[in-house]
Amino acid sequence: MEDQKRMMQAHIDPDDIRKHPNLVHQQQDIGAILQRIMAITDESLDEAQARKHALNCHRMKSALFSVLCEIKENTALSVRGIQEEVPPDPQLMRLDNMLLAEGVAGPERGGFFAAAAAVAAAAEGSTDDGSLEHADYREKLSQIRQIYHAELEKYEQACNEFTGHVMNLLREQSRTRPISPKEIERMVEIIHRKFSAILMQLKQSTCEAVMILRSRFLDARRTRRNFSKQATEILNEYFYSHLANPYPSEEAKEELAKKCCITVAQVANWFGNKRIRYKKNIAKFQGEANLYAMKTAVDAASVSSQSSQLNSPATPDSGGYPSLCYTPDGRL
DNA sequence: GGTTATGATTCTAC
DNA sequence: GTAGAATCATAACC
Repeated sequence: MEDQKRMMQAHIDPDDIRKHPNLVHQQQDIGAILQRIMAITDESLDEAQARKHALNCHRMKSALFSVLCEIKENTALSVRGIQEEVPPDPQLMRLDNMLLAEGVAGPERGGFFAAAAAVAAAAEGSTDDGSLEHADYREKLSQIRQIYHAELEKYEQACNEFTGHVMNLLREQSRTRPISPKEIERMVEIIHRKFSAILMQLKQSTCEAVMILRSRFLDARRTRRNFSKQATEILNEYFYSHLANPYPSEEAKEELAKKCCITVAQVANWFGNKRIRYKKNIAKFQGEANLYAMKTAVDAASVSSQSSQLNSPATPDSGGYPSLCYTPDGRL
């Protein structure tokens, strides 16, 4: 009767007992060991240590361990497992992408040189100064890259060291309490997650450093260069010859950009500024307007006269400008 | 060194 | 998305 009760408690199939008579005795042993474990907390430290030692040396220890490990697996760990399916952090992904694009993370080529090309583009129009800034930017970016990789190495080393330490500790502890390999694996995951927060901070501060560097070197306001005289003349000619509607089409902007050796965006900026400044102070620009209107008229006249009077006397070498007198505000 | 000119950016309205 | 307006930052000039 007592045996049956114990069997029920231990969920043992009676058929198994008939087949394996030793099983009943083994279950009795396990039951006794479990009871002793439960009683350990009520004992003094010395008594508990002695009992712990006795349990460690018990012949059933390994079997008991596997049972306890299985129980743990089926209860607490299985519950945790459901919650641990965490999707990749979008913030970390963004930082990774940025560091890759900037050439700080990943292979040195690609992003790094793309960024350098961006600097070169920003310094468009400038010569010596631009290349100097370009080199300076590359050097600074390279420094950031070096620091990032050094820190990353330190981080990985620290992470591996700590993980190894914890794993050893758990393995050591697994001699006295049931710790399954899966549990150790999960602990390693937890440690990696904690360390990834530090990694996130490293990536965040690296991104900030790159952004500051970029703003310092790529902010066009800091590296502003006036357009060449020729470029300004071309733009002004177009503006004043289309004064009724100074809004160049995309094609016209592209052509002007090509002629002036500037970007389409710069052409758009120039026209934006010109329109607003002209409108604000028409009187101030009147002279300029007359000058370019005259120039356009003379150019048109010279083209038509060249085509119709190829043998006519040569005009003075004044770049096609008429020798007319202007008032200070540009009027004839 | 102060002032003006100028190219670029940002914000707002459409 | 584009234009207008305000503003910033630097170049150029005196």
